[in-house]
Amino acid sequence: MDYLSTLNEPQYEGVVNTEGPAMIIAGAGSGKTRVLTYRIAYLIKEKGIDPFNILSLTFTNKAAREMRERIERVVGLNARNLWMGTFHSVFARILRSEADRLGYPSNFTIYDSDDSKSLIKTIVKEFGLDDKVYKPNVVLNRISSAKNRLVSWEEYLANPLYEADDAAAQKPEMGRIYKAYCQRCFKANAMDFDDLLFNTNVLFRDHVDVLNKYQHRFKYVLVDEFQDTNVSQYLITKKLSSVSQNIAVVGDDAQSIYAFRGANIENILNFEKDFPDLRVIKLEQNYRSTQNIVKAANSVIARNKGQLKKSVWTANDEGNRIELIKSISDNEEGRFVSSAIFEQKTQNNYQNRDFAVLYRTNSQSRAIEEALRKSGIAYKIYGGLSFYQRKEIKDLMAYLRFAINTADEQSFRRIINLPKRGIGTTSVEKMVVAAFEHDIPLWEVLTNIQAFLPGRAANAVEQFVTLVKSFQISIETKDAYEAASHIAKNSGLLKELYADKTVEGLNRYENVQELLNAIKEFVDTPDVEDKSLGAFLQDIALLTDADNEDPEDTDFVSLMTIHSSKGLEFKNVFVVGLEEDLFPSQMMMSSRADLEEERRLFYVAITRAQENLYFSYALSRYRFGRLINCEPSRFIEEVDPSFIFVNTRYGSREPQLGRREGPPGVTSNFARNLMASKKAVPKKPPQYHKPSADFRPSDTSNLQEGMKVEHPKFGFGKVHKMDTSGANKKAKVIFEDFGEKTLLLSFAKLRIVE
DNA sequence: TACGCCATGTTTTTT
DNA sequence: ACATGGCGTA
Repeated sequence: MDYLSTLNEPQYEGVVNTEGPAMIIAGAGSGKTRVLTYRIAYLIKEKGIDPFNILSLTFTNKAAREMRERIERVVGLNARNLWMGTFHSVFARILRSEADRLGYPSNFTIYDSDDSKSLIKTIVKEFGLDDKVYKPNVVLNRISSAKNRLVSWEEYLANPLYEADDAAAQKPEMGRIYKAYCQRCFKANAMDFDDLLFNTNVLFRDHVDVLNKYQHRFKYVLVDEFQDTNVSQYLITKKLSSVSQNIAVVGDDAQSIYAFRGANIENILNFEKDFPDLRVIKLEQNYRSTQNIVKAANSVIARNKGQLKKSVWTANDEGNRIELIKSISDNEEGRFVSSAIFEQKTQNNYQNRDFAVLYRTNSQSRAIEEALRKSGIAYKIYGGLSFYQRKEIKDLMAYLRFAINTADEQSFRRIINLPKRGIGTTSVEKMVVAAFEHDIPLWEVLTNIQAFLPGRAANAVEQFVTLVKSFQISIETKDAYEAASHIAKNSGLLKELYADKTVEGLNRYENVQELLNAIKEFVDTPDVEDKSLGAFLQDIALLTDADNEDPEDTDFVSLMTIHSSKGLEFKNVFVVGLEEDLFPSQMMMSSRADLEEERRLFYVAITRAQENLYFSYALSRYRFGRLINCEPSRFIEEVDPSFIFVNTRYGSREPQLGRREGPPGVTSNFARNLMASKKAVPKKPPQYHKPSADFRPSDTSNLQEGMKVEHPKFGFGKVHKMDTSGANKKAKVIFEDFGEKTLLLSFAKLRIVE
């Protein structure tokens, strides 16, 4: 019981009241993770609950892992059997074991957002739509938000409200794309991130026996970061605990920063309605930060209208004021940060790990990184381009994925001509289309290729099929590591990378080796029972970059976005890039007009700091390679000025727009002349034709000489000659403005005018 | 079909 | 600055 003696009163309440629904509203730094972990420990130790019956949901793998460690410290290895993980990973696991109920195989693939985007891109292309109007990002967001509100494509198409919405947004085909996207995913035996939640809802809705099973199993449900759950997630947890009523949610409405992902503060209000016996506990004492930091944070968040009543306070020392630094450029900002870190380290005995640099967008890491590297300070960048998003890794993963799930269209497209085997886009399209037209699996087309694609490419496809079949055999007979190395070697990927002796090529080769190492590690982990490649892929699909821990060298400065800093704390925190339009983000303001969420983000950034906090902004910054002028963020003025100390040591010079920093030396003159000479060659901007708004490509299979056509870029022209000699039909068209062009009919979008 | 040149767009955050 | 994609050429 000794671990309980360290708790204050509301924390204690939160730990020991394990029965019935509970909502713990926890201010920043009030020890919410501690309450959550002790609550679980209490359930196991004092209440004798089997860890097997406890489900604990978090938002990141990192948070889950940390919590498991902390619980193990109190209850020992007994915590092994806890169901603890992110929403996505826990329900992916459940979906795999119940997949047949939904008509999926249990080895379904999980599409990451890159896969989703490229699938959308091909659909848009196939529909003959303009991908400038139907941008993959925008379309995916729309689909994602529909799924997060549990609107299926059937409901979407049936509801005139969505139709009107899309028509107003000049995107009338959205419903059709949504439908095609879902059908393609299903046919590929794939689920995207949102499907994992959506389909869990479907599973529990349509299969009461399954729901009962898990309701019985999870007698206690705990949810961390409740303010960031979306409707889909909320309904799952609500259903699971509707029998036992033992649900505890922990969150802070002031730290809700994932509305763009469908997070819904209304969940907090709904929760009170759905569970009338709710016990509400407020944790308001902050143990993390100095008084100055807590008060400054309060002065910021007080500007938001829609917050729950809560007053965070601290008994800590007053502490230093927030230092505000203005720099002339992003590079100087980086230099300031690194010298301030250096000064603090030498004067006050801090280590690298006591510092974090937080920014709004990942791209801001570059300037900071450069400065830290120059001054020899160890650092680590979290997020950004993760290991698993690298091209070479995705390539090998695509081979592994395809061998296991031959319906996976995205992986297929990735590897069919990699390394080059003479199977071009045309052949790929034909194969995919054949699978759809005959309503058969893609694999069936591939194995009977002569029937669908007679000709030169067929041989290559047959070889590809033989290759994949041999991979499948090695996957069945060997463990994950041996199978993966076999595939890496025999696919020709390793060979191709090995041949590349550039620094980049070497790096990529090493990355592939690293992936293989990771697989080896997986195989060698004693806990893991299923050592097959399939098991590894399932394990890895939902893992992000947060996994790569370097145990030997742990003393580094942390660089990350504010989003990924949630839940963490550091003695010294730099919030950089406080410029209007960057933070608050222009994008966010114009698309969703949500200043309050940006402000909550600012609040999160401030409350990461324990002892010292720095704000920094630059008067000019590079964007798309161009220097732009910047205004200080409105957020700086929103902090009560009595908490701010303006540091005048830096930033006395004014920015020089349009040229790089530093005195114009030989190099920069040379560079400038080079630029000028390049500019001297006038680039004539091509005056492309603007296709009419209702431009739709026609079926060109019956195109005849003499027909008048419209091309989306070249405008109007007359078909001069048809060339049917080759494998691909071509048409020579004389355009009014561009002269004669030869167009491949399988590619070109042409509208037949008459 | 493969390769190289050039025009174009991109950056908000994450599972 | 950088990646992508279209188009022309071999």
